[in-house]
Amino acid sequence: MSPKPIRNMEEFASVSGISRPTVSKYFNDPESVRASTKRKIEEALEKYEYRPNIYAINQNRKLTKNIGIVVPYLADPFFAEIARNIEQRCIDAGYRPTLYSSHGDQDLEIEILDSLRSIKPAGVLMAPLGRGSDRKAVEKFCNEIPTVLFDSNIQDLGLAFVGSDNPQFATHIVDYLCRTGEPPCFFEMKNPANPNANKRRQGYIEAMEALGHIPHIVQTEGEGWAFEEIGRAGAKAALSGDGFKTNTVLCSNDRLAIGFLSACYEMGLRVGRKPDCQIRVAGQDDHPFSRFTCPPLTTIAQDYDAVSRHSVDTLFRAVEGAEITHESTLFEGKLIMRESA
Amino acid sequence: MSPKPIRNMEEFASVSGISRPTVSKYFNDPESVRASTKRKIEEALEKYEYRPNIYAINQNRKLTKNIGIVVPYLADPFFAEIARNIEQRCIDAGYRPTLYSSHGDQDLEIEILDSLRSIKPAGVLMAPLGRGSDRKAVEKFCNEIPTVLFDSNIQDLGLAFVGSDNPQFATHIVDYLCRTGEPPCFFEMKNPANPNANKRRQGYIEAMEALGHIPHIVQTEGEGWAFEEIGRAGAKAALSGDGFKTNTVLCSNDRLAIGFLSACYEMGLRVGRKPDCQIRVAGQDDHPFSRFTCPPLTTIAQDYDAVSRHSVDTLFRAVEGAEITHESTLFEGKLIMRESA
DNA sequence: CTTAAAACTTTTCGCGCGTAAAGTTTTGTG
DNA sequence: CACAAAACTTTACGCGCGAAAAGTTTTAAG
Repeated sequence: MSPKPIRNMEEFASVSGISRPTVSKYFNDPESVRASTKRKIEEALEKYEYRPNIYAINQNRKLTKNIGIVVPYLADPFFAEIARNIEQRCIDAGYRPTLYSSHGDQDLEIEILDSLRSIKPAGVLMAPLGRGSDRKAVEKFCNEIPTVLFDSNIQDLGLAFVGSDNPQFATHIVDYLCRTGEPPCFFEMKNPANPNANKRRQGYIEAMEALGHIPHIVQTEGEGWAFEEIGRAGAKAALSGDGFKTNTVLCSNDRLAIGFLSACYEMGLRVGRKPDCQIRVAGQDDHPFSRFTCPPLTTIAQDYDAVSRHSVDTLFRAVEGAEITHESTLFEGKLIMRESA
Repeated sequence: MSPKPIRNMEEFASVSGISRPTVSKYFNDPESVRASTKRKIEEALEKYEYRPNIYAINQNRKLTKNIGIVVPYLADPFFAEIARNIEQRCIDAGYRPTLYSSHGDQDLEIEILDSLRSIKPAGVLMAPLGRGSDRKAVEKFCNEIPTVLFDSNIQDLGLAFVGSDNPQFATHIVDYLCRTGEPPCFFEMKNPANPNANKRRQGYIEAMEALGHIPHIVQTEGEGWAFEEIGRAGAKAALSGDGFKTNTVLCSNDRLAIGFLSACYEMGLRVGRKPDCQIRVAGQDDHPFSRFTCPPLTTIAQDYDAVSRHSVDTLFRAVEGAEITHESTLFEGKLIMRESA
């Protein structure tokens, strides 16, 4: 460690034997200076610890290197995982990501957009609340700052949308379930927060009709993001009555399915695809915990690696000047066969 | 909307009819100006949209209003929840929290500390990786920036530590398990990342001995933060051999227990406290998903509301000038009786 | 109405850096 | 070795605000 702490770039430039503007150039792009200059600076960097003041930098740059990442509900490990994935890609590309969660709350989502504006980000990757989003607020934001929406679309907003091909999800898993047993009923929330839910329902209906079956949909009340509890309560009510026409249930998402399994356990119903089981349950998403439910949950996996990669790529192309005219990219899901169905 | 956008505080001051220094004073503390002045500024604020440039602000203030929040693994909903809780408290206190996750990686934790330094935060709330932390790096950081550690302690570092009374956890749940059935064996990872695990083991041993039982500890291999899978694999191995001396297992934490339950299901073992069950399983933490396992997991709840509240309070007291000499505060857990034990 | 305290205005400086212009040195090419 | 291009240095300005000093107006209390 050196005895004298470096206070600013001026001082650092002098101890490294390079002029300040060149040092500044180095910090903006280390490759833009001569190799010998780079070496000198990096030697000084090892001896005297110095980092440019981020506030002074961003005050003068037209565009910061900040990237905002917004997810609707971070306590859902699915979003935590995708956020992590996106975060890492931003860092690798030399940007500074900052993570925000709306926690399922519209007011908070709006506040986050305000907060984002004040850090003047180069771009934003946003998974909106969906139905719970304030369209006008999001629209205004998208017009000011390059924004890629992912996971949940808001029609015509943002540079692009990247998500999953939900109708394909339903088709795929309905096919599987019909092939291996009774056709599935569909279990969902009555007023789903996420617009993907509607596409999944629609996909279910079409897939069932294509196979010559009559769709059966069971909807449960419940607001908010506590999907497991909503699923548990809804399943219990439906199972107590004669909610389901067949012995197979396709849940709109895995978290609902986790609640469903919990209800089945409470009611002493054996779940699975073995002969001695009374009901089959499937989910959609391949939630990180689905592997560990009892029985392990058969589901259809979102390709969240592809979603995050393509979201980030699209944003960076736009940030670097490409013209992007609201493209929409959907990735297919993969059937994950486990014990529950 | 107004036609002319406001470029800086100078312009905003002129349209609101107040001098710039007074406007600046207002933004630092709206209550520090005359009511009539406040009213004028707020009227202008509604008419012309303007927010002070955050970079210019922080360049000149000795202390920013930024607060860093660091958790070891955000994909664990437990940390997501506590992070959310802390985040909200910071916002309510007028600070700007930024959330970081180490994702179980030491290098990343160090990078985060570097990143934090560059935003010159007023203070930091950090749940370290624990055994995986680089003590020197954390120590250096704590000496530069007011830091409160929570969840997982690193001896003698930071202004204060706030966490759970792990020995009490073990005592409490061991008492319960012994009272209601066979004394528990203890199931844990051989090299736990989190130092709390050691305290829990120790607490288990002491509680067992106090009740006149011989402690039995089963350790499973496994590195990293994929606790469920480690628990599942370890449980399967132990259950296949004659790992457990009694029919009751206390897991070091809920995520391990979730994996344990999964292994029991695979092996056809009925878990619970009913007469027809073969094994009882309990966890520790009251993880958000424990309510939905099959059977629902008996566990001991961390008082994370108290932990987050006290962490934030302690930090703010320090930031506002209080002398804090490495206090350590531990909160008790509450037994959550469910079906599994 | 008086008067001191409180709140304001005006003026000025400086933070640490990006950026641009003009002049100087280094580099690579034939 | 000549010479242009590339990279550097020096100098200077400005970003938007915090902060401090000095003078002026408003407020509240007697």
